[in-house]
Amino acid sequence: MATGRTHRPATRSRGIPEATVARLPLYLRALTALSERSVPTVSSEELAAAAGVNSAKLRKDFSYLGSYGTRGVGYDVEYLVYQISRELGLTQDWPVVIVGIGNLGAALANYGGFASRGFRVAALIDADPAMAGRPVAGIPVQHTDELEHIIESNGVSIGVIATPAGAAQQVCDRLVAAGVTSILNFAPTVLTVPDGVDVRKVDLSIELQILAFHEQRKAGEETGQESGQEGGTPTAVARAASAEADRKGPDGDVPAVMPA
Amino acid sequence: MATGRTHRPATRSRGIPEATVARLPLYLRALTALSERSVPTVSSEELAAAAGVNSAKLRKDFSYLGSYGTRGVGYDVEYLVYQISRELGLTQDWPVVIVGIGNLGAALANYGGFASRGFRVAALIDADPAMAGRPVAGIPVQHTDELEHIIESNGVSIGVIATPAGAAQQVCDRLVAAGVTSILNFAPTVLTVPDGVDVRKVDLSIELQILAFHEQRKAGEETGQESGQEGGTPTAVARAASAEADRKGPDGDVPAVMPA
DNA sequence: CTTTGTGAAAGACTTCACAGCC
DNA sequence: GGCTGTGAAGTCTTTCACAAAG
Repeated sequence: MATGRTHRPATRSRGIPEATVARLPLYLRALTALSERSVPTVSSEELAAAAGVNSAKLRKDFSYLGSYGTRGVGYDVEYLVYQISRELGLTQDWPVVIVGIGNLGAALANYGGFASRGFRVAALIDADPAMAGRPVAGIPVQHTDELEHIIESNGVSIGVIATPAGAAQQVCDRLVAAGVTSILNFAPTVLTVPDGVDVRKVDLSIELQILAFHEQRKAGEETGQESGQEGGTPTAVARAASAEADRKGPDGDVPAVMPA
Repeated sequence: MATGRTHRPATRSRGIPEATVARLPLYLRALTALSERSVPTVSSEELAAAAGVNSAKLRKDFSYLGSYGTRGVGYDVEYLVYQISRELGLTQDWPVVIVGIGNLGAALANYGGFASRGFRVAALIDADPAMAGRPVAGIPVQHTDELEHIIESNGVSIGVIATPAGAAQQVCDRLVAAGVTSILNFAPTVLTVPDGVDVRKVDLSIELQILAFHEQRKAGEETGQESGQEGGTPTAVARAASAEADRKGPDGDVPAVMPA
């Protein structure tokens, strides 16, 4: 989905399905909670419930990692935590840079879950000279001019983009040129990257629209109305269609959360 | 994925695949940009490129909505904007409440894309009495005690949870009890909701872990090493495993962005 | 008797490739 | 000639259901 292409032609087997990879962090979180409560083992049924998936799926997922369970008993919590952590690459340190320290960037910098699990905020970068030097979450913000230098001297391979949409592609290009190969994009834009670079996006607006779709569907079902061709409300649509234009300032973008 | 269940047993046809629904907002964004530039028509090829998908997929997606294109020509931009907006339910106003006005909640409240496209921030809610009355993004924060009242009097059906993980389920329960049927969850927890309620989650930590997985894989490939059973670094893992425990304060949760 | 691990079946999504219409 | 719309093929994902292991 967000993964440009997994890798070259065909790597030797051991291919864990993308859908499974996306669930491993979920299992890991549930397992960590169990570990804290010193629970020694879990059944696929219990763990699945804690992670919000069904047990067959969980067992199939784990089968791609190997046979780490014991029939009739379940899985050893500590051991599974270890195996999943290793599989996800969390046994090493990942220095991360956050570019765009607006409301959202600051929120991300303060995010506790960031620091845990091997992710370390190596630097905060912003284009606003007024921000430079000011500490956010205890880390001094650095100017965009330093970007390449920071990436290279810290060996950063993961970058988080929290800039306005208008600046995202440009920032992305610089990150990639400097050596970043994985990007988490919060700006509402499609980023173009060369092969070999992974991009994942988080887009509030898209999530809300998906919810609205289902919400509308529920409402229609309730009153028994088929959402066929009822003519709609053109006026309302016209408003929606021009909404984007409205928030666009003279030079293309108005800051805000992701924006700004 | 995040959708508990789409609906009852089987609604009368017209079922747009979930994967397609998830891409409609993407197309809509690209189309809106074209509309602003007064581009009258687009081919599936051009629009697909702008949305970052391939053209066959886009055509198939549009085919679920109906036949809105013209062979040999392409799609009428304005008309498509209208049709997609209507399909997504963006022709009506969706009052939204944001619960948990920490760093992240404030960032969301300030998000411009929120206000556009029919979403309107009806209220900001926080459990901290000190926050009450203070305006964020021009909207005064209200205390959690008001939650039910706010939901009911504003007819809110979409709620955004940006509280610490520890408070999320409780807030969720109250939102649902008060009538909310769609939830966007930023807290790193699995929410349990009754049938008929949709939950979508946005989880920074999970996205980073997925990136780390691919990043690790790239590194291994590069040096030609098979990531088989190299023993790993148990020490590092032990650290990662207990990370969650470390950030947990005396009373269960420390504020920050999502966590807090 | 319990619970895993997994072939096989079912289902969802994507891509191909081309007939059909402009 | 150009481009959409779509069956059919291909791929990925989930679910079933049960043999095998403890």
